[in-house]
Amino acid sequence: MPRRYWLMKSEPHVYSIDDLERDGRAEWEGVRNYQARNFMRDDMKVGDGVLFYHSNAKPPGVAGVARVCREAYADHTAFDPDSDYHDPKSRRDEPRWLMVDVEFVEKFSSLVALDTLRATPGIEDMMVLRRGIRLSVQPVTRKQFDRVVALGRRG
DNA sequence: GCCAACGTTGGC
DNA sequence: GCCAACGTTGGC
Repeated sequence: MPRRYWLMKSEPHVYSIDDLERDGRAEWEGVRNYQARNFMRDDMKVGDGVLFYHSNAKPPGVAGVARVCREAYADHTAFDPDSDYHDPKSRRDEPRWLMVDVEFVEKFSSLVALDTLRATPGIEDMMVLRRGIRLSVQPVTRKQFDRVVALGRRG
């Protein structure tokens, strides 16, 4: 089974590639969308490659690479009434939301901006380029992954 | 800060 | 199980 590739969004003012570099690894907390959760639950494996995308940023774009280092388990922030991600419908005996852990791999020498992604031939099918798709966890192909990494290192 | 496009919720 | 209302996402 070949490893898979993903794009995961984070708002850099909440958690950035620099934070991940400092921490080494992180819990990917706060995913509250069923489709995104299902990707994590059903398809994400240790070793999968992750494009770390900065959303709600100026400019938005892929900032670096991470790797899945723990497969899906209960997102405990859902149980915490003080958390922004609290969801009373998720119970410890029946967790509704899951997270994975990711580890830092590299920060790009230059951010691959959304505009650059749009202008790059061969990756037109990336979900992040499709209008109206807001999924915070998206599959990408190996070709898309490799091309974005090449752009990021080129900087 | 705006707002279009979505996803979820809840009344019926 | 429909669908209007509401909340969220995320680029701009």
